This record gives sequence, structure tokens and C-alpha cells, in this order.
Amino acid sequence: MKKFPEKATHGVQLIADAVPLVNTYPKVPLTIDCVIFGFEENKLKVLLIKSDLAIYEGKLSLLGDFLRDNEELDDAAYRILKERTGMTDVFLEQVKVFGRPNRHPGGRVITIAYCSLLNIQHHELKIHDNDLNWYSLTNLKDMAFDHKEIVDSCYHWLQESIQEHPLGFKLLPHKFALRELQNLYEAILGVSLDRRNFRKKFASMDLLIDTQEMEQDVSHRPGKLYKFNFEKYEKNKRKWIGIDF
Amino acid sequence: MKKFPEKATHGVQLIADAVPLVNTYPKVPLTIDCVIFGFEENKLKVLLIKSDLAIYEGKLSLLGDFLRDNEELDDAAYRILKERTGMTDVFLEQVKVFGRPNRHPGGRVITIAYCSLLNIQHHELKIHDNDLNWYSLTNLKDMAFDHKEIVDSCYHWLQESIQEHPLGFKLLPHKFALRELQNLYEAILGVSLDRRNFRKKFASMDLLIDTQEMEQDVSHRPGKLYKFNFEKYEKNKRKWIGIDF
DNA sequence: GTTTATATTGTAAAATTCACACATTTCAAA
DNA sequence: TTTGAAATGTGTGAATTTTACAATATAAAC
Repeated sequence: MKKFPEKATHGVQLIADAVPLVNTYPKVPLTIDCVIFGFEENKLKVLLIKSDLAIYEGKLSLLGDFLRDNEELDDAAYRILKERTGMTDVFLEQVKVFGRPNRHPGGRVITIAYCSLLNIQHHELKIHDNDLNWYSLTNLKDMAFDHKEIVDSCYHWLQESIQEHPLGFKLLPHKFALRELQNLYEAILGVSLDRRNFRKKFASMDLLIDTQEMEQDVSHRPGKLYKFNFEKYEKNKRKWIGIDF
Repeated sequence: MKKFPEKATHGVQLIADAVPLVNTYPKVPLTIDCVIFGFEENKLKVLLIKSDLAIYEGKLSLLGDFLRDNEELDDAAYRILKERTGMTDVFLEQVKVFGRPNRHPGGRVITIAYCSLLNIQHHELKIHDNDLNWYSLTNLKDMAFDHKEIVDSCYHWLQESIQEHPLGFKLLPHKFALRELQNLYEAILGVSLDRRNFRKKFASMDLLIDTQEMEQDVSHRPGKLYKFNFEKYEKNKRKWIGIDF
């Protein structure tokens, strides 16, 4: 037995089958924009393209595209990433929606910002055919659309996240030296840390696997290479951290 | 001097003015859903309505609506909240977008989930005219659409957030007793905490203002009432918390 | 005034954080 | 091969924070 409700959900008419007629709903253009971070030369970098819009001539833009029919949100972000970098198996997380009515000069477009963390060395960038390139986060001028705001927002998200979750490793090679790890934290957080305490901190976590290998091709004493034990981390992850603000 | 790019942004045609024709873009229905939390009888509650869709008869649903033309995302969430609760000046934050292609039985609808924290006592709920009501989070069965998943997601967000940010106070009266605060943390996190250590923790933060008032209408020794010093918190908020995972 | 229920408070042990300096290893250049 | 440069790797004590734990005080209800 099906019932006809008096008021329709969201104020839209229903059909006899009691399923809302979605095609009568108001619609809006929706895109996904990817903030792809990498770490190189001890600097946090973001993967950008030169805007192909004349009104944004010379300005930098995020990699984005429309969400396709029947496409999962995460899949769309993943598709954009793969199209541009050729990489699969990359960390990706939804960060925030940006929907200011005037954020797009041609009319309203809502965008979902995804943040992606990858290791620049691990992949072959197809920079050849266009202006796709890595840019230092520090000297980013204004960008196309509200993309600067989106980047800032994702950067802030990253700063918080690497303190609470083991995400920094996604930016490093699988095998990394402790000095690289510390450089990464110092660069992203903009602080300087004591080397001994930093190492003790990670040693006490007992989540680093000694690969028994050493750095290669460094012009000084090479450091030991470690891997992060994601499995063990996931297994022992605790819920209660503590009140701390 | 304006240029005609060879490839249009997002694969959509441009006009002579070099501004994309947004009205040629693919579009999708977009809603905002509000997960409104309250705290009552030492339980975390969420404000829900009975679904008015026949296929979801008897199931509970979040409060939501379509995003309007030229409406800011936050404003839309705020509008929904105000329409339903009459409250203004309420904490509200975007949490996550849900866009599974089949999440809506009538066709694709994307929704942006907002989380809102308010004090149940502070407001007069207009429950009279419909089935709007507070429900305990603990015994929530399956809900309309993917709303259970959305609630779970916001609950998890809340559990993490109250440990890192002073959001729990939004759920309490402006003036509260320490026991109420502890009950709130215990209920939301599902842990039990030592009373003395809990109080010492907050005392050491030095962010509680002693109102010099006491609880009223309790059938036992009343506790002191405190206010949280949001101003001082904002002023001294530190960026570096520490690596901890 | 007795009971009941909760508020309030302190201390010692353990764990964690923090500040701080020197010897070692490798590479590169002389 | 010697030497200098540069980065690795490590330990300790002080300070701070966390944790575990129990007795007294206060107000309301009877």
C-alpha cells in the first residue's frame, strides 16, 4: 500500500509510484577540482595548469572536470588525476565544496575540491603537451576562479591532517630517510623541529620498518631507509586521542 | 587582447567574450542536508523528520532542501535550520558531499551534508505541525535515502572534532556545570573519564570563566556554572599541536 | 538531623615532552 | 691517503603532562 503524502519532499511533485520526479528538480553545474600535492626539493608543490580561459590568461588553474552521469564522486577525482598524471593507486580525499554564486565568471558552477597526495618521483608526468607543471606553494599568485582559495583551504587541511594521520608518507618515496620525513614536516608546517626528539617520536611509535637499505647518490653520509607500516597502524589505530585544544 | 584557446575548459565551448557558456554545462540536482545535533538527558540526539515519501514510509529523514539560485552554501544550510528550528546564531559546518549515483530512488541527486550543533534548551522547537523530533543516536534504525550513512559520517566527524576543537560547548547551555561537560564527552565519545583528571584538564586550559552562579533546580548539591571563553581561545589558538597518531 | 546524592579537591607515580652536544660515517676534494 | 665538510645517529636530565586513586564538603530531600 502506497500513500500520497500531502507535502512533497523538498517541495517537488511526486508521481503515482511515490518516487519523486527527479528530472523536475532544479539543477546546477557541478565540477570536481583536484589539488594535487607533491614534495620536491624540500618544498611542498602543487600540480597546476595554465588556464585556457582568455579572461584568466596567464593565470594558473587546478585540474578539474565535470562530474559525469553515473560517476561516483571519488571516481571522478580519480579519473581526473589519472588522465593528467597517469598515476593510479594514489591517495585522494574530499575536502570541501566551493559554491559561491559568482565564483565562475560565466554563471554558477559548484565545485567539490579533492586533495591528492603523491610522490613526484614515483610517476612520469606528461608535461610535454601542455602547461601542466609543479608549482611551489609559497609563491603562488592569484589564480583562475577561486582556485587560490581552494588551494589555501587544502593546504590548511593538509597541515592539520599530517599531525593527526600518517599522510605525510604519501608524499615521500616508499622508502625514505628520517631526514626527508623531518624536512617534509618542517616544510609543510613551517616550523623547525629538534632532530633527536623528532626521531625519538617516530621510533617510539614503532611504525617504521627498517629496510636495511641506505640512501643512494647523496653527497654525504647516507641515512637509513625506512618504510611506514600502514597495516600495523590501521590495526592499532585508537579512537580516543584526548581532549587537546 | 583576448585569445581563443584551442581547448575549452572542461571541454565546453567558449563564446567570443572568452567566458564559458555556463548554461551549456551538464547539470545535476543539488541539495543540502542538515545533521542537527543536540544533547539532552545525557544523550546525543539528532533532529529528524518522518520521510514524506511513500517508499520511505515510516522511515526517518534529515532536514534538507534544494540549494537556491544565487544562494551561498552556508546560507542554504542556515536557512534550512532556521525554517525548522526558528534558531539563528547556530554553529554550522560543512562536512561532506554524498553523491552515490543511486542514493536517490528517483534519479541522481547530490547532497552536501552540514553538521549543526545547538543547545536544545535554548530554542523552542515547532514540533506541533509535523513529525519533527529529536532522536537518540544510539537506536537509529535505517533511514530514508542514505541518511543513516550521512548521520554516521557526521557523528564520526563530531567525535574527532570535539577532541581537537571546543565544539562541545555549542551543545550545552551558555552556562554549564563541569559534570554536564563531562557527561557530554563521555556520551559522545563512548568512554568513561576520571572526574578529577577531567576537571584538572579544563582548569589547566584556563578557558573556563567562573560565572559565580550555581546550578538551579537540582535535587542535590549544585555545581558551579562556567562559561567557555571563546574569545581567549581564538586569540591564543596555536597552530602546532604535535605529531600524534 | 539524618540520609542521599553529587561537588570538590590533592598527591605520588609514570609517561611524555623538551632542551641540549658530541662522536660517527660517508663523500669529495686536496 | 689525508683532511674537511656535511649530515647521520644517539643519551640524559629537567620539566611537564598524564594517570591512577579516595576522602571530605555541601546542598537538597525527607
